[in-house]
Amino acid sequence: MRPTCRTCAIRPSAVCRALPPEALDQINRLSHRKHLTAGRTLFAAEDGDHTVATVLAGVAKTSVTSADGRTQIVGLHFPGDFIGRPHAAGSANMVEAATDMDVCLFDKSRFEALLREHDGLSRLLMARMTEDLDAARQWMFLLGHKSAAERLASFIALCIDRLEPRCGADTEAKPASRIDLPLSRTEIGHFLGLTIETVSRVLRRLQTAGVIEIESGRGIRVVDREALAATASAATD
Amino acid sequence: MRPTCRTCAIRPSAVCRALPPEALDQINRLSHRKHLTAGRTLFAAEDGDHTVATVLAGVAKTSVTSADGRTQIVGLHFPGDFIGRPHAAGSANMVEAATDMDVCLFDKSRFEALLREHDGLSRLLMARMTEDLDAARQWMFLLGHKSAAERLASFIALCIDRLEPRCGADTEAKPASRIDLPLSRTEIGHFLGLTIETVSRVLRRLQTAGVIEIESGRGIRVVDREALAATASAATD
DNA sequence: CGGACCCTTGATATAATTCAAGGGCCGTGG
DNA sequence: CCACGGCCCTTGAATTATATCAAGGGTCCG
Repeated sequence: MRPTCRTCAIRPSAVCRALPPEALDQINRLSHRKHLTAGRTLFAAEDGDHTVATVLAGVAKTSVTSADGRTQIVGLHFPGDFIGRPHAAGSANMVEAATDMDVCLFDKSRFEALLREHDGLSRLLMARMTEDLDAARQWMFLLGHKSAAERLASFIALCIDRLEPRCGADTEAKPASRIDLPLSRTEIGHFLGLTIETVSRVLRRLQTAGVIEIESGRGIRVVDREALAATASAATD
Repeated sequence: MRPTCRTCAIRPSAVCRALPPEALDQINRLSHRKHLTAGRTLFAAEDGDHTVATVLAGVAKTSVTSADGRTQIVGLHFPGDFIGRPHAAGSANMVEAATDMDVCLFDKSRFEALLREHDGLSRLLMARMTEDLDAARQWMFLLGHKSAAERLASFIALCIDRLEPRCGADTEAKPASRIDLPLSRTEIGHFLGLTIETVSRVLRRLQTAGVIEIESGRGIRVVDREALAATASAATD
């Protein structure tokens, strides 16, 4: 059975949750799901950008690249996140799948029509955009002032926060949590404004310090949550 | 005579331009102008944040400060810019007047009502927020990858772009343009992720290189626009 | 088996910070 | 009027975190 908006697992955390139940069939007709393998581009720079999307599973990255080839990842998009620029022109930035992922796509102009029709959706989207801006500004602090160790710790904390499987309404202590980092070492460097070598070294140092445990490749286990938060420190507020 | 929305000089560049002429009297009643001296806080962190604003004159700054006192300026707000978080909760960030300035204030909930009433305003605001996000991301590239000289050049180019008095529809070559930088050396450092000493040194180096001329204090004259743009280089796209 | 790709580790270089001191400007008060 | 302190900016010397350069190791896949 094809998945539908009615049965959509991430709807509660997506902007679609602002739509009334009556509208679900409508948006179900307007949207379609798509699977993307890691590395595939979702929106290209220069693209007409006639689409907006919600992340269903996996992680996407938005990056800025300069003429001389330097790259900065300026945003990660986790499940539930909205990607797109309604009522705005396309940008020079590129959005790509960082991992294998599933997305739910809408035609941009149809989505804009939805925004006009459903005031709640418009309001929620505006709130989301404000959050995105806050996140970008938080990252500006990281890039402007944090040490390499603080950057890595912040990154891992972010990933844990967004990717760790939530055990229902479990607010309890979670002793040791493991995730797969959604980015390669090179990409982590591009996200944190560091070189791949520094990323590798600092990750090792965090392991030696007993904060994390590095499994082969992208797997990571947080041994000491408090130490991680303390290392990330400096204004996550 | 009190200035009114009808005669407002920056309206063409503010979000208010999306409102139909019939609504001008209405928003005139809803808004009020205020003068702020440099350093005054516009929105405090922790504040209830019941206000939104348009910058009429002068420059405001938004900054993130960590527990240990490190500060990052994460956004500048020039004349015509909108400041505020409609349909979103207040943030931990602080917005202050960087220079003496005039703002036009709206009660947040009344402004939200305006958004609901006037679809065009809502759309324009969304476009503005997207631009703000783009600008923040552009700055993330700067903070992550640019050298001190590139950062200073980018900053000066930004200020020139937003503050230089436009001579009507003059697209002609402008040989040498001068402005007052809206930030002190310390603040420039906080905006660019550099120390005050580095800012001072690199500014001097740019002068020696014949790119700019530093007048006493904040005054600056761009001697070689091309060289400035070239130094700022790296992805302003 | 070979090669590509990614990651790690070490040695060296360097840009920017930190530490330290001095200069200019301005308003206050003698 | 001049002296004084405060504030901000500049400049120099020493330090350091991170980048760069260079090499080697693991794993996957054809």
